Amino acid sequence: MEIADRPRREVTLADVARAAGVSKSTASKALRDKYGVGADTRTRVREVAEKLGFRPSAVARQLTAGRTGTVGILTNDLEGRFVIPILAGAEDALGAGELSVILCDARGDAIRERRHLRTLLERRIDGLIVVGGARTEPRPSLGRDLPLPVVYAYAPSADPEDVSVAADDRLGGLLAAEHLWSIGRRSIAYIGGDPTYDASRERAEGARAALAALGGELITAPMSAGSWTERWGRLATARLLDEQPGIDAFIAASDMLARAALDVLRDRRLRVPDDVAVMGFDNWPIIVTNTRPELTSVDLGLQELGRYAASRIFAALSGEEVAPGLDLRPVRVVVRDSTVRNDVAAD
Amino acid sequence: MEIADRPRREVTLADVARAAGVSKSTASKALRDKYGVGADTRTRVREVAEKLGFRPSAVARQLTAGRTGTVGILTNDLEGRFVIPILAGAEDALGAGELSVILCDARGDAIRERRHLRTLLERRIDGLIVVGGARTEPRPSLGRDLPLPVVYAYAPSADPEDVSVAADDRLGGLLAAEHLWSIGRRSIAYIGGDPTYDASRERAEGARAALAALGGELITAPMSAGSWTERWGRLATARLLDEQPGIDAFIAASDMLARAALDVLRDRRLRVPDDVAVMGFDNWPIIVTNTRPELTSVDLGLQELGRYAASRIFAALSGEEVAPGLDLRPVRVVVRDSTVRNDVAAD
DNA sequence: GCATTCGTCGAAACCGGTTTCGAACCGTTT
DNA sequence: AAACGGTTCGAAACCGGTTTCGACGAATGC
Repeated sequence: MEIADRPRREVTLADVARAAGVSKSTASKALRDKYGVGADTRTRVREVAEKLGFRPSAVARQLTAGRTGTVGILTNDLEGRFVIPILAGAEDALGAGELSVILCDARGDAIRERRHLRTLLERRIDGLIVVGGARTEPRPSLGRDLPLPVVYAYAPSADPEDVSVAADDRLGGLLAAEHLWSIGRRSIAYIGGDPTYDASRERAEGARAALAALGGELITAPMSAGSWTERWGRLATARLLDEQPGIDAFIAASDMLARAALDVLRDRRLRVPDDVAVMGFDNWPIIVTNTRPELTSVDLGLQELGRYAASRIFAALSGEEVAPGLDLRPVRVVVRDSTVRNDVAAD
Repeated sequence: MEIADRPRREVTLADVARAAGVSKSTASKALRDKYGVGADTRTRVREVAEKLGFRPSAVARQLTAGRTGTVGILTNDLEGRFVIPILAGAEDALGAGELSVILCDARGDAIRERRHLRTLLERRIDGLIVVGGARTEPRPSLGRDLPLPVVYAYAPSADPEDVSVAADDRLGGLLAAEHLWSIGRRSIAYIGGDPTYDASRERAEGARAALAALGGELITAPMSAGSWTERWGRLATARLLDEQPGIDAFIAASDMLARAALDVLRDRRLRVPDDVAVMGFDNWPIIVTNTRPELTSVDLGLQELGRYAASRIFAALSGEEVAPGLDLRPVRVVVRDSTVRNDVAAD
């Protein structure tokens, strides 16, 4: 029962060495461009390796190198909405192809998370990025005595001794409020998400602080209720419009909530951005480019976050002291038609 | 410059053996529950291993085993919308923890794809799942002479000699039409996506066939234009409503298109589902549970697809003949309020 | 001409496990 | 007492690379 007409065995370094008439050690040096091999033998070995289709086994190399060139990503992000950009960023941190990422989705199950963690450790990954986000933040620490560098990304660890990197939500709220103020809005309301999330509170805090500095005030609904669903977004928008007359701008804690606000405004025949400006958080392409009008949003820089997280890991591996605690990364406002009209055609 | 107070070196099998006063071979057998070790030595070795925190190196094991317990997933799915459920399914195929997945996102770049492929082969992954979808389908083959089992998932390979698994789009269209027919709709229109996608055409074909069998006919817009954006969805819906009076149901080729249809219907003060029923494709949680009303949709069974793809790989690895070609997997309709009213509260 | 240096190369050890095979030891049978 | 079967264990080879170190020949210096 063999797999038909496939080479029974991979080509090994010993095969190359034999075919080239040199020893394993010489072949190894020749291929890795090490000092100490003659130019002619080097080219000969190279040619033979090419002809034989030699693909060096990373597994064997890892055994001596001590490094695997692999980082693990442990997540509960079922949607993959946060984790994929972070993964892309981590790949970029080292040149592509230098680093592989093992992605483990614990799906909110603690047992599965432990099992994944064990497997990752046995595979001798060089570092671990923990991407929180699906549940309440911050996420519980995996513990301090792990034998590798661990970085918590997106949602910080509950343990301040851990290394965490996250988007600066407060700055996001601040920039959002400043943007709306700069286009002349003076009656700005905030639509929060699930109030147990730090992100929702921080974004409000940032906006509030920015407006206070400018001489304004942030209009908020009571924060006791709230969730990340559009249903809640519609409810909150309607309530704010009813109770606070004269609102001319909304900051929503997510793009989906902003979309809900747009829907309610449309139902009420209020024009966006003329009567009311709307902006969201996440800059999630699938949402922001599909709404009417397209949605101004705070981009959390997730790819940059992934790149930064990976760079923290490499720093720790090369012996640098990586300061524990939460490292907040900048965000930016992406302006679209829902705050500043710029389009030619509307539908 | 060492990382402070972390064990300089992982505990190795030799350490355990020495501490337990046995040889490496005995320790290995004791830990792996192999026949040929005394009961007392076995428990002693186990206890020592536990005390020392021994974690066997998967890298070393892979070297002799020839298997890595790793599959690669190569994708262009920037959103992670398809690939995450498929990844979860693949993990399920073998018990969790038995299998690790290296996820590589080529981001639509052919060079990056080649580089990722090379890295994956060097890492001696046991099999490869190629998840297409972001671009035009089917996707080009990676070639026939790869030294491992390859399965194309979601978007099939262009080469019929490759093994492909995909959701049965035609069946989806068929089931959708039957569902709408069963609730009394007789004037059913189809909103297609990008017409260069097989998926969009197949779904229409299935619906057309089902209606033909029932004595009906599928109303379609000219298929020359079209895309997966909501803008297109709104345009197509409006055009169909204008040109074809009496439409009482829409099948949209994606949930986002369906959402666009819902928006247009709401603008026109048409009630859903009373006046017009709407359903989509993908059963994408973030959409279907957030629309007004919640959206009936065809679930493509992506997780099952991932599980199936992985099982094909294991079958090939264990020597079974895996038939090449396209293997279509069943889909199912998930009924919500946009076709059959079931809710208590509306907003 | 001999000692020294340099560049090239190969034997062998090593990484951390698994597996094979033979030695040692036990108790039982004849 | 010798032969025998069965169990327990360890030495050594092995997987596929990398690295160290010593051997060797050629070129250089005196």
